[in-house]
Amino acid sequence: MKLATWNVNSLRVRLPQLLAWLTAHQPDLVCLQETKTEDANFPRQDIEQAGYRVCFSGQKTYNGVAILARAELADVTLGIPGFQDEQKRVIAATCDGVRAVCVYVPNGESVDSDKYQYKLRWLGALHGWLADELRRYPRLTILGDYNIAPEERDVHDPKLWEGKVLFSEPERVAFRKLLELGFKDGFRLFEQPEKSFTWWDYRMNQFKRNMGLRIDHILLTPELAARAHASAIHKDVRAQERPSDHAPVVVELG
DNA sequence: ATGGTAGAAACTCTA
Repeated sequence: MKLATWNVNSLRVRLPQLLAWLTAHQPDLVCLQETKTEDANFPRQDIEQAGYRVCFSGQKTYNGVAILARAELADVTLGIPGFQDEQKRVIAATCDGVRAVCVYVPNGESVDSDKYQYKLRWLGALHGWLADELRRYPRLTILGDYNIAPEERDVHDPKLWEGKVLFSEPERVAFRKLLELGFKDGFRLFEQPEKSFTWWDYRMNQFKRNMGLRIDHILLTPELAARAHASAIHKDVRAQERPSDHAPVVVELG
């Protein structure tokens, strides 16, 4: 079972790239973030014609998440239960015995911003919810754009990024606390090239210079981690014409 | 210290 996550930064713009990528790699389950699409405008037909079921939770202009899967999607839930949030950032579904949670963690803007406080509160709510979900689902995976680079090796220039949003200590602590619930970082289960990143700012040729961060992750419960046999970042997708600023991340389970 | 780019929407906000 091939699992993937990709922040598409507008599903409308990226739809041709998404369809080509689905055809090329045949993932079984794909989580999308920043669809920036109201549900009424979601390109359901194009995706179903490509052989995927779909569930989604979107809004105009900002945010928006979706799950695509070759098999049936059951027990779809939206948002973090008990956490009031206008922003469409979470959708979860069960597929082939695997519970998948698609997350688009708030960016936070900067550490002195109200949005950063919202990000930390949001991560606290996610932690509380996942602690419960773990009791219900031994085969649980959390895929998405976490907007957090967990370690120094996940940042092209850790000195430059020290204390900055996406790499500040409170966010990294919040990420570690998710791992401490019992999750494994799917990408790091296997040997990987140095300077592996999933996001590069559009500005200043940062992709060409590989000035990126690894902020998109696939977390796995131990039972799923034991089934994993490969992981990769599809960096070539970020090199295409008119790309998203994120590359897809893939984990393959047996 | 600033601004660089992209997307959506609408002359600005978010990332």
